Amino acid sequence: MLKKGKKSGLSCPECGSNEILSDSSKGENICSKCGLILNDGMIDTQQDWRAFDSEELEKTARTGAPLTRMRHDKGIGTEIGKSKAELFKVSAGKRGQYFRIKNWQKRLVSSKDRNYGYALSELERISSALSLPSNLQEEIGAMYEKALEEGLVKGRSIEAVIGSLVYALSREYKSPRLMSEICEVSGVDKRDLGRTYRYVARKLNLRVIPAKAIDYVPRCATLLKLSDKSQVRAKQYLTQIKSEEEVSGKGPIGLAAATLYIAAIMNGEEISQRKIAEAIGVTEVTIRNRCKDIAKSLGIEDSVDKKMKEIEALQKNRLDEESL
DNA sequence: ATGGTTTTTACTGCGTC
DNA sequence: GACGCGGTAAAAACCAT
Repeated sequence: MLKKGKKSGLSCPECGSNEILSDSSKGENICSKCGLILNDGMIDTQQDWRAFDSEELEKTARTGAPLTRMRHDKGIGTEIGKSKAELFKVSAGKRGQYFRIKNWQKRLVSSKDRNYGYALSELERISSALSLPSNLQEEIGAMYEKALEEGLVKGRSIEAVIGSLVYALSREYKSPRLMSEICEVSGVDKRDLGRTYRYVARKLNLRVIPAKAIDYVPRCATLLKLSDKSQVRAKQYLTQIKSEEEVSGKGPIGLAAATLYIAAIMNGEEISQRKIAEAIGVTEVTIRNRCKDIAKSLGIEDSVDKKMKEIEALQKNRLDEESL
Protein backbone atom coordinates (compact mmCIF):
# COMPACT_ATOMS: atom_id res chain seq x y z
CA MET A 1 0.00 0.00 0.00
CA LEU A 2 1.83 3.04 -1.26
CA LYS A 3 0.68 6.42 -0.09
CA LYS A 4 1.98 9.87 -0.60
CA GLY A 5 3.53 11.13 2.58
CA LYS A 6 1.15 13.92 3.35
CA LYS A 7 1.88 16.84 5.57
CA SER A 8 4.40 14.89 7.54
CA GLY A 9 6.92 17.64 6.97
CA LEU A 10 9.44 15.05 5.88
CA SER A 11 12.00 15.82 3.27
CA CYS A 12 14.69 13.63 1.83
CA PRO A 13 18.13 14.36 3.32
CA GLU A 14 19.77 13.11 0.07
CA CYS A 15 18.00 15.14 -2.59
CA GLY A 16 15.81 17.50 -0.59
CA SER A 17 12.64 16.33 -2.26
CA ASN A 18 9.39 16.62 -0.38
CA GLU A 19 7.87 13.73 -2.23
CA ILE A 20 8.05 11.09 0.45
CA LEU A 21 6.08 7.95 -0.02
CA SER A 22 5.16 5.78 2.86
CA ASP A 23 4.77 2.10 2.32
CA SER A 24 2.67 0.94 5.18
CA SER A 25 2.86 -2.71 4.25
CA LYS A 26 6.62 -2.70 4.64
CA GLY A 27 6.70 -0.02 7.31
CA GLU A 28 9.01 2.24 5.35
CA ASN A 29 9.20 5.82 4.24
CA ILE A 30 10.79 6.16 0.84
CA CYS A 31 11.90 9.19 -1.14
CA SER A 32 10.14 9.07 -4.46
CA LYS A 33 13.00 10.80 -6.30
CA CYS A 34 16.11 8.96 -5.18
CA GLY A 35 14.60 5.89 -3.52
CA LEU A 36 16.30 6.46 -0.18
CA ILE A 37 14.67 4.63 2.69
CA LEU A 38 14.29 7.20 5.42
CA ASN A 39 13.15 4.96 8.21
CA ASP A 40 11.98 1.42 8.34
CA GLY A 41 10.46 -0.87 10.90
CA MET A 42 7.79 1.69 11.58
CA ILE A 43 4.77 0.56 13.45
CA ASP A 44 1.49 1.13 11.71
CA THR A 45 -0.81 2.44 14.33
CA GLN A 46 -3.80 2.60 12.05
CA GLN A 47 -6.64 0.23 12.23
CA ASP A 48 -6.14 -2.59 9.81
CA TRP A 49 -9.63 -3.14 8.60
CA ARG A 50 -12.97 -3.62 10.03
CA ALA A 51 -14.53 -6.95 10.76
CA PHE A 52 -18.26 -7.25 10.76
CA ASP A 53 -18.62 -10.73 12.12
CA SER A 54 -16.56 -13.22 14.01
CA GLU A 55 -15.59 -15.11 10.89
CA GLU A 56 -14.12 -12.03 9.29
CA LEU A 57 -12.41 -11.19 12.52
CA GLU A 58 -10.76 -14.57 12.65
CA LYS A 59 -9.54 -14.23 9.10
CA THR A 60 -8.16 -10.76 9.46
CA ALA A 61 -6.88 -10.50 13.00
CA ARG A 62 -3.11 -10.24 13.14
CA THR A 63 -2.73 -9.23 16.72
CA GLY A 64 -4.25 -10.46 19.91
CA ALA A 65 -5.11 -8.82 23.15
CA PRO A 66 -2.87 -6.00 24.38
CA LEU A 67 0.29 -6.95 26.22
CA THR A 68 -0.31 -7.52 29.86
CA ARG A 69 1.80 -8.55 32.77
CA MET A 70 -1.09 -10.51 34.10
CA ARG A 71 -0.11 -13.42 31.94
CA HIS A 72 3.22 -15.07 32.48
CA ASP A 73 4.11 -14.63 28.81
CA LYS A 74 2.60 -11.14 28.67
CA GLY A 75 -0.29 -12.63 26.80
CA ILE A 76 1.62 -13.39 23.61
CA GLY A 77 2.73 -16.94 24.08
CA THR A 78 1.95 -19.53 21.46
CA GLU A 79 0.01 -22.46 22.62
CA ILE A 80 -0.93 -25.47 20.63
CA GLY A 81 -4.64 -25.19 20.17
CA LYS A 82 -6.82 -26.95 22.64
CA SER A 83 -10.29 -26.07 21.46
CA LYS A 84 -12.53 -28.66 19.87
CA ALA A 85 -12.53 -26.79 16.60
CA GLU A 86 -8.76 -26.93 16.58
CA LEU A 87 -8.78 -30.62 17.25
CA PHE A 88 -11.02 -31.46 14.30
CA LYS A 89 -8.70 -29.76 11.92
CA VAL A 90 -6.33 -32.64 12.62
CA SER A 91 -7.01 -35.84 10.79
CA ALA A 92 -7.85 -38.87 12.87
CA GLY A 93 -4.57 -40.53 11.98
CA LYS A 94 -2.54 -37.64 13.24
CA ARG A 95 -4.40 -37.16 16.50
CA GLY A 96 -1.88 -39.12 18.50
CA GLN A 97 0.96 -37.04 17.17
CA TYR A 98 -1.03 -33.91 17.86
CA PHE A 99 -1.40 -34.79 21.50
CA ARG A 100 2.24 -35.77 21.81
CA ILE A 101 3.34 -32.43 20.46
CA LYS A 102 0.96 -30.65 22.76
CA ASN A 103 2.36 -32.44 25.79
CA TRP A 104 5.90 -31.71 24.78
CA GLN A 105 5.13 -28.06 24.61
CA LYS A 106 3.85 -28.17 28.14
CA ARG A 107 7.03 -29.84 29.32
CA LEU A 108 9.26 -27.38 27.54
CA VAL A 109 7.86 -24.38 29.35
CA SER A 110 10.57 -23.50 31.83
CA SER A 111 10.07 -23.90 35.54
CA LYS A 112 10.32 -20.18 35.98
CA ASP A 113 7.37 -19.71 33.69
CA ARG A 114 5.46 -22.34 35.56
CA ASN A 115 6.18 -20.65 38.86
CA TYR A 116 5.18 -17.31 37.42
CA GLY A 117 2.04 -18.72 35.95
CA TYR A 118 1.00 -20.17 39.27
CA ALA A 119 1.91 -16.99 41.09
CA LEU A 120 -0.24 -14.97 38.75
CA SER A 121 -3.25 -17.16 39.27
CA GLU A 122 -2.70 -16.72 42.98
CA LEU A 123 -2.40 -12.99 42.50
CA GLU A 124 -5.58 -13.00 40.48
CA ARG A 125 -7.41 -14.76 43.27
CA ILE A 126 -6.13 -12.46 45.99
CA SER A 127 -6.78 -9.39 43.90
CA SER A 128 -10.39 -10.22 43.37
CA ALA A 129 -10.86 -11.18 46.99
CA LEU A 130 -9.43 -7.84 48.12
CA SER A 131 -10.73 -5.98 45.07
CA LEU A 132 -7.40 -4.53 44.11
CA PRO A 133 -7.42 -2.16 41.15
CA SER A 134 -5.99 -3.67 37.99
CA ASN A 135 -3.11 -1.22 37.68
CA LEU A 136 -1.95 -2.21 41.13
CA GLN A 137 -2.34 -5.81 40.18
CA GLU A 138 -0.10 -5.31 37.16
CA GLU A 139 2.46 -3.60 39.34
CA ILE A 140 2.50 -6.52 41.71
CA GLY A 141 2.89 -8.92 38.82
CA ALA A 142 5.89 -6.97 37.56
CA MET A 143 7.43 -6.90 41.03
CA TYR A 144 6.95 -10.60 41.38
CA GLU A 145 8.77 -11.20 38.16
CA LYS A 146 11.63 -9.14 39.48
CA ALA A 147 11.63 -11.08 42.73
CA LEU A 148 11.69 -14.28 40.77
CA GLU A 149 14.64 -13.18 38.69
CA GLU A 150 16.60 -12.27 41.78
CA GLY A 151 15.88 -15.64 43.28
CA LEU A 152 13.98 -14.24 46.21
CA VAL A 153 11.21 -16.76 45.96
CA LYS A 154 13.48 -19.71 46.52
CA GLY A 155 12.80 -21.18 49.91
CA ARG A 156 9.72 -19.09 50.41
CA SER A 157 6.19 -19.89 49.50
CA ILE A 158 4.75 -18.25 46.42
CA GLU A 159 1.70 -17.22 48.40
CA ALA A 160 3.79 -15.47 51.02
CA VAL A 161 5.80 -13.54 48.44
CA ILE A 162 2.70 -12.47 46.57
CA GLY A 163 1.07 -11.50 49.84
CA SER A 164 4.08 -9.43 50.82
CA LEU A 165 3.98 -7.56 47.55
CA VAL A 166 0.28 -6.93 47.92
CA TYR A 167 0.92 -5.57 51.37
CA ALA A 168 3.79 -3.33 50.35
CA LEU A 169 2.43 -2.04 47.07
CA SER A 170 -1.15 -1.53 48.19
CA ARG A 171 0.27 0.79 50.78
CA GLU A 172 2.19 2.64 48.16
CA TYR A 173 -1.05 3.03 46.26
CA LYS A 174 -2.60 4.80 49.21
CA SER A 175 -5.07 2.06 49.94
CA PRO A 176 -3.29 -0.31 52.27
CA ARG A 177 -4.77 -3.70 52.83
CA LEU A 178 -4.58 -5.11 56.31
CA MET A 179 -2.13 -7.84 56.97
CA SER A 180 -4.87 -9.91 58.54
CA GLU A 181 -6.95 -9.67 55.37
CA ILE A 182 -4.09 -10.80 53.22
CA CYS A 183 -3.37 -13.69 55.54
CA GLU A 184 -6.94 -14.80 55.36
CA VAL A 185 -7.28 -14.86 51.60
CA SER A 186 -3.84 -16.25 50.90
CA GLY A 187 -3.77 -18.81 53.69
CA VAL A 188 -0.38 -17.66 54.94
CA ASP A 189 0.03 -17.12 58.65
CA LYS A 190 0.80 -13.70 59.93
CA ARG A 191 4.27 -14.50 61.21
CA ASP A 192 5.32 -16.02 57.94
CA LEU A 193 3.91 -13.17 55.92
CA GLY A 194 5.58 -10.59 58.13
CA ARG A 195 8.94 -12.24 57.82
CA THR A 196 8.69 -12.69 54.09
CA TYR A 197 7.48 -9.16 53.69
CA ARG A 198 10.44 -7.66 55.49
CA TYR A 199 12.86 -9.77 53.52
CA VAL A 200 11.32 -9.07 50.15
CA ALA A 201 10.88 -5.38 50.82
CA ARG A 202 14.52 -5.03 51.77
CA LYS A 203 15.84 -7.01 48.83
CA LEU A 204 13.73 -5.19 46.29
CA ASN A 205 14.39 -1.80 47.82
CA LEU A 206 10.73 -1.10 48.20
CA ARG A 207 10.62 2.25 49.83
CA VAL A 208 7.85 1.71 52.25
CA ILE A 209 6.23 4.87 53.33
CA PRO A 210 5.00 4.66 56.87
CA ALA A 211 1.30 4.16 56.59
CA LYS A 212 -0.96 7.04 57.47
CA ALA A 213 -4.08 6.41 59.46
CA ILE A 214 -6.16 8.30 56.95
CA ASP A 215 -5.20 5.87 54.21
CA TYR A 216 -6.73 3.03 56.17
CA VAL A 217 -10.05 4.76 56.60
CA PRO A 218 -11.76 3.89 53.31
CA ARG A 219 -10.82 0.23 53.46
CA CYS A 220 -11.81 -0.12 57.09
CA ALA A 221 -15.06 1.69 56.47
CA THR A 222 -16.08 -0.73 53.75
CA LEU A 223 -15.00 -3.60 55.93
CA LEU A 224 -17.31 -2.28 58.60
CA LYS A 225 -20.07 -1.46 56.13
CA LEU A 226 -20.21 2.08 57.43
CA SER A 227 -21.82 4.88 55.48
CA ASP A 228 -19.83 7.26 53.33
CA LYS A 229 -20.87 10.05 55.62
CA SER A 230 -19.07 8.49 58.54
CA GLN A 231 -16.07 7.83 56.38
CA VAL A 232 -15.85 11.45 55.36
CA ARG A 233 -16.33 12.50 58.92
CA ALA A 234 -13.57 10.23 60.12
CA LYS A 235 -11.22 11.72 57.57
CA GLN A 236 -12.11 15.19 58.74
CA TYR A 237 -11.30 14.25 62.29
CA LEU A 238 -7.99 12.83 61.28
CA THR A 239 -6.95 15.92 59.36
CA GLN A 240 -7.90 18.09 62.29
CA ILE A 241 -5.93 15.92 64.62
CA LYS A 242 -2.82 15.34 62.62
CA SER A 243 -0.64 17.95 64.22
CA GLU A 244 -1.43 16.85 67.76
CA GLU A 245 1.04 15.02 69.89
CA GLU A 246 -1.51 12.70 71.45
CA VAL A 247 -1.48 10.19 68.64
CA SER A 248 2.09 10.22 67.44
CA GLY A 249 3.72 6.84 67.51
CA LYS A 250 0.44 5.01 67.86
CA GLY A 251 -0.53 2.33 65.39
CA PRO A 252 -2.29 3.86 62.39
CA ILE A 253 -4.79 1.04 62.07
CA GLY A 254 -6.03 1.40 65.59
CA LEU A 255 -6.23 5.11 65.06
CA ALA A 256 -8.31 4.71 61.92
CA ALA A 257 -10.58 2.23 63.64
CA ALA A 258 -11.15 4.49 66.62
CA THR A 259 -11.78 7.53 64.46
CA LEU A 260 -14.32 5.61 62.46
CA TYR A 261 -15.95 4.53 65.67
CA ILE A 262 -16.29 8.10 66.84
CA ALA A 263 -17.45 9.27 63.44
CA ALA A 264 -20.08 6.56 63.30
CA ILE A 265 -21.38 7.46 66.71
CA MET A 266 -21.54 11.12 65.86
CA ASN A 267 -23.56 10.22 62.79
CA GLY A 268 -25.88 8.13 64.86
CA GLU A 269 -24.88 4.84 63.32
CA GLU A 270 -25.13 1.72 65.37
CA ILE A 271 -21.80 0.05 65.83
CA SER A 272 -20.14 -1.73 68.69
CA GLN A 273 -16.49 -1.67 69.64
CA ARG A 274 -16.58 -5.41 69.46
CA LYS A 275 -17.58 -5.44 65.79
CA ILE A 276 -14.94 -2.92 64.84
CA ALA A 277 -12.24 -4.79 66.68
CA GLU A 278 -13.21 -8.01 64.99
CA ALA A 279 -13.47 -6.62 61.48
CA ILE A 280 -10.31 -4.58 61.57
CA GLY A 281 -8.11 -6.82 63.64
CA VAL A 282 -7.25 -4.76 66.68
CA THR A 283 -8.41 -5.17 70.23
CA GLU A 284 -11.27 -3.39 71.89
CA VAL A 285 -8.80 -2.06 74.39
CA THR A 286 -6.83 -0.39 71.67
CA ILE A 287 -9.94 1.18 70.23
CA ARG A 288 -10.93 2.50 73.63
CA ASN A 289 -7.51 3.97 74.24
CA ARG A 290 -7.35 5.62 70.84
CA CYS A 291 -10.86 6.93 71.29
CA LYS A 292 -9.81 8.64 74.45
CA ASP A 293 -6.76 10.14 72.80
CA ILE A 294 -8.68 11.38 69.81
CA ALA A 295 -11.56 12.78 71.76
CA LYS A 296 -9.13 14.58 74.03
CA SER A 297 -7.05 16.16 71.33
CA LEU A 298 -10.16 17.14 69.44
CA GLY A 299 -11.85 18.41 72.56
CA ILE A 300 -15.09 16.66 71.73
CA GLU A 301 -15.37 14.29 74.66
CA ASP A 302 -18.60 15.85 75.82
CA SER A 303 -20.33 15.72 72.47
CA VAL A 304 -19.31 12.10 71.95
CA ASP A 305 -20.71 11.25 75.34
CA LYS A 306 -23.91 13.08 74.58
CA LYS A 307 -24.27 11.37 71.25
CA MET A 308 -23.82 7.96 72.81
CA LYS A 309 -26.57 8.69 75.27
CA GLU A 310 -28.76 9.76 72.39
CA ILE A 311 -28.17 6.55 70.54
CA GLU A 312 -28.95 4.55 73.64
CA ALA A 313 -32.19 6.42 74.08
CA LEU A 314 -33.01 5.85 70.43
CA GLN A 315 -32.44 2.14 70.74
CA LYS A 316 -34.63 2.03 73.81
CA ASN A 317 -37.39 3.83 71.98
CA ARG A 318 -37.24 1.44 69.10
CA LEU A 319 -37.41 -1.55 71.39
CA ASP A 320 -40.41 -0.05 73.11
CA GLU A 321 -42.12 0.43 69.78
CA GLU A 322 -41.39 -3.13 68.78
CA SER A 323 -42.83 -4.52 71.97
CA LEU A 324 -46.00 -2.51 71.57
C1' DA B 1 20.79 -8.39 72.98
C1' DT B 2 18.29 -4.60 75.33
C1' DG B 3 15.26 -1.15 76.89
C1' DG B 4 11.34 1.63 75.96
C1' DT B 5 6.93 1.83 73.83
C1' DT B 6 2.59 0.00 72.20
C1' DT B 7 -0.71 -3.73 71.77
C1' DT B 8 -2.79 -7.79 73.45
C1' DT B 9 -4.42 -10.87 76.91
C1' DA B 10 -7.17 -11.75 80.69
C1' DC B 11 -9.87 -10.33 84.28
C1' DT B 12 -13.19 -7.28 86.80
C1' DG B 13 -17.03 -4.03 87.66
C1' DC B 14 -21.07 -1.62 86.04
C1' DG B 15 -25.52 -1.02 83.91
C1' DT B 16 -29.21 -2.74 80.98
C1' DC B 17 -32.31 -6.12 78.96
C1' DG C 1 -27.04 -14.80 82.24
C1' DA C 2 -25.77 -12.17 77.99
C1' DC C 3 -24.17 -8.05 76.09
C1' DG C 4 -21.79 -3.67 75.57
C1' DC C 5 -18.67 -0.48 77.69
C1' DG C 6 -14.85 1.06 80.71
C1' DG C 7 -10.78 0.19 83.25
C1' DT C 8 -6.32 -2.24 84.94
C1' DA C 9 -1.98 -5.08 85.26
C1' DA C 10 0.97 -8.15 83.27
C1' DA C 11 2.58 -10.45 79.04
C1' DA C 12 3.83 -10.15 74.37
C1' DA C 13 5.21 -7.85 70.25
C1' DC C 14 7.59 -4.24 68.12
C1' DC C 15 11.32 -0.97 67.18
C1' DA C 16 15.66 1.51 67.28
C1' DT C 17 19.99 1.35 69.27
